[in-house]
Amino acid sequence: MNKKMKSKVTIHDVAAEAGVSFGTVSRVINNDVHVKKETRERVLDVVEKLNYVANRQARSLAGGKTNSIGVLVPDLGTGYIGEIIRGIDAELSLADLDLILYTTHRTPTKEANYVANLASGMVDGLLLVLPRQPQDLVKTMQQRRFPFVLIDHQGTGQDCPAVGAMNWSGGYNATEYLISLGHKRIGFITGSMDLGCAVDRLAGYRSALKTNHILEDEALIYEGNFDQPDGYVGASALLDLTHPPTAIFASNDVMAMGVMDAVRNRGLRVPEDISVVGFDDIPQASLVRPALTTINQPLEKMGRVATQVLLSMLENPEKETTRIELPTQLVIRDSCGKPK
Amino acid sequence: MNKKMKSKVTIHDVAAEAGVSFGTVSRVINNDVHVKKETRERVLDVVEKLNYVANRQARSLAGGKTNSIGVLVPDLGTGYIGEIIRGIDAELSLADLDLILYTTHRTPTKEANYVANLASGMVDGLLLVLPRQPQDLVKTMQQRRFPFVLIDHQGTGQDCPAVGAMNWSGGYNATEYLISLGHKRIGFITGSMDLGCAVDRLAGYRSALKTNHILEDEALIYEGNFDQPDGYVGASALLDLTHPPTAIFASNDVMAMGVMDAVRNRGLRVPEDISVVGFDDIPQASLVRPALTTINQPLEKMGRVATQVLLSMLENPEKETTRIELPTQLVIRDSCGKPK
DNA sequence: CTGTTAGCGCTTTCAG
DNA sequence: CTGAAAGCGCTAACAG
Repeated sequence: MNKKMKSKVTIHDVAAEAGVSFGTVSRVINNDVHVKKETRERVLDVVEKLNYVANRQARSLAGGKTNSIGVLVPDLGTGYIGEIIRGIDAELSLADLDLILYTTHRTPTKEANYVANLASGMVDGLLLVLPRQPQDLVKTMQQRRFPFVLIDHQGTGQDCPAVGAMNWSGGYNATEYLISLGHKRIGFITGSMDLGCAVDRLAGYRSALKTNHILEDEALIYEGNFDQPDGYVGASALLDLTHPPTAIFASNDVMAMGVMDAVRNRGLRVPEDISVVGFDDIPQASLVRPALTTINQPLEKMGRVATQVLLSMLENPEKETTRIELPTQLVIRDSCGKPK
Repeated sequence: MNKKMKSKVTIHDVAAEAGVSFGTVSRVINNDVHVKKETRERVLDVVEKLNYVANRQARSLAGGKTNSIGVLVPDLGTGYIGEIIRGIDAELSLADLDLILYTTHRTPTKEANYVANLASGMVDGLLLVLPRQPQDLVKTMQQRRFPFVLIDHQGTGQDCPAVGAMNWSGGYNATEYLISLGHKRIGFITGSMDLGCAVDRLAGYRSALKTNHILEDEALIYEGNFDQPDGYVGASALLDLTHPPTAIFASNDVMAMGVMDAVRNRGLRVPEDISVVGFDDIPQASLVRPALTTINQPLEKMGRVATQVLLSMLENPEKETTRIELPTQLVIRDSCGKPK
C-alpha cells in the first residue's frame, strides 16, 4: 500500500537502499569476512527494514546450496515412517535446513525419477527411507557423488552410508523370549523378503531356535509383506496347521495386530491360547489390548542419526562411508504367556 | 567414465545432440504446440537417451512457478496430522507438484517466519494445518496476494479460504448419542480453546444438552489442550466430583485414551461404569480396547479437498474465497453403554 | 515452425 | 574491502 506493490524484495533493492553494490549485499548475507563492519551493519539494517529474504531458487542456481534436504519415503501409512520423519525433522530444524518430502507410493519408477530430479539441484542431500530398489539409485547417486544416507535398509551388501536397527538381534531376542516362556512351536510371519531388515529378522529367529536346539519347521514360516492383512492371513494359515504353533512372531507390529484379530476371530485368546510378538514398537503397540509385546526399534533416533550422518557428509565429503546399526530392545507387555 | 564427467545434462546438451536450438528443446518439454512433429520426436529421443531432467530451480527462476507447494504443520505427533498430509500428498502427486514440509513445533515465531520465507518464492502456494495464530499470517499472505488455504481452523471469523470439519454437529451428535443411551451427567473435556474447532465442539455439546432439556453443569466441563495427559487429569478431576459423570466426552481421541486410562486406574470399567467418547477417529481409535466410539473427521479428505481448493486458486486467482466444512460422523464402537 | 535474445536473483571470480 | 561482470539452466517474448 506504499509506493511499490512489487511484494518481492531482491538483493538489488537492498543494495540500492544501502548504497552499495549488490555484490556486497551478497557477501554480507553469506557471512563473507571481507566486508567492513560498518558496511555490514548498514546492509543488515536495510535487510531487516525491507524484510528481505533470499530467493532460494536463485541462490542454488547460482551455485550455492539449496539449504534443503530431500526425504524419500514409500508412504505415510502406519506411523512407522512418521516416527522416522520426526527424528529427521528435529535434527534438520536444528541445522536450519528445510525438508522436502517425496512420497513414492511404493513405485520404483517414481523412486528413480525423484532421485534423478532431486540429485539434479533440488536439494543438497537425500535421505532414503526404506527404498525398494536401492541398487540402481545408489549407483546413480554414487557416480554423481551426491550425498545420501539410506535408512532402514541394510544387508544388501552395498557399501554405502546407511543407518538401521539391529534386526538380527531383535529377531533373536524375541524368539528366545518366547522360548524362555516354554514355547516350542513358534510361528513366524516374515516381512517383504526383498528388504534387508526382513531377511535379518528371519535369520535371528532361525538362529535362536538353533541355539536352543529346537528343530526348525518350515511349515511354521509364513511369507508376508509387512501389511496388516498378511498378519491375518498368515496367522489363519498357521492356526490351520494340524500341529499349530503356540506362539506367533510377526515381523512387524502391523502384522502382529492382524495376527491378534485372526486369533480372536477363531474364539481363541491372546495371550492365554496364543502368544503374539511384534516388531517395531509403533505408537499403537502400547495402545491395543492386550498391549503388544514387541521389539522396539528406535525409529525416531534412526531418523536423527541418519540426518547427522548426512550433515557430516555435507560438511566433509571425504569422510568414509558410515554404517550404523542402532540397538533394538525387547519390550515385554501383555501379549505373551506360557503355552497351554 | 566416457568423455565428460559433467554428470548434469542440460537443455543445451540435448539441443546440441538433437541439432536444434535450445529454445526448441524448451518448447518440446513444455508441450508447446509450435513444434514440427518430427523435430519433437527427435528431441524426445535425445531426452530419453541422455536421461535429461529439467532443473526445477532454473525453471522456476525463469518462469515464476516453483512447482511445489508448502505445507505448514505444528508437528508430526499423533497421526492426526499424518492423515491430513496423506490426503494432501495424494492430491499433489496427481498434479505432479512437490510437497515441502515445514514443522513449526508449535512456535508461532517459526510459523510467521516460514510464511515469510515461503511466500517469497519457495513455493507457489501454502497449506496451513492447524495454525496457532492465523490472524497475522493471513494478513501477510492476503496483502501479498499469496495463495493459501487453512486446514482445520475455522470459526475465527476471518474471511479466507479454509477447509475443516463440522465440529459443531460432531459435538452435538456425540452428546445426543450419549443422552439417547440414558446419560444425564456427561463430562466434557475441551481442546485448546484458542482453536476454532475446540470452541465449536463445546458449543455442539452444550446445544445438545439444551435441546434435550438437560441442565448444564459447569463443573462437568474441564479445559484441556488436546494432549493425552489432559484426558487423564481431566477424567480424574471429573471422577473426583461428589456427583461424578456417567459418561465423558473428550474433544479428541488422544485425550479420550487418557480418559480410559484414568478410568481403569481407579478400578472402573469402560463402558460398564463409565462411557467414553472421543473425537477425530484417528487410526488408533479402532485399535484400543475397548474400541473407541468417536466422531469421525474425514482427515485425509480434508487434506485432499484443501489441496484441490488451493490448486483451483492457482489456476484462477480471481475466484472468490471458498470455505468448506466436511461432514463428521458418529462411529459407534465399544466404549459406550447405558449408565449404571 | 525455429533461432535469438533477454533476463529471473544470486554466487563467484576478477579487478581495482 | 568493494564494484563489475560472467554465468547457473531455463522460460518467454521477438524476430524471422
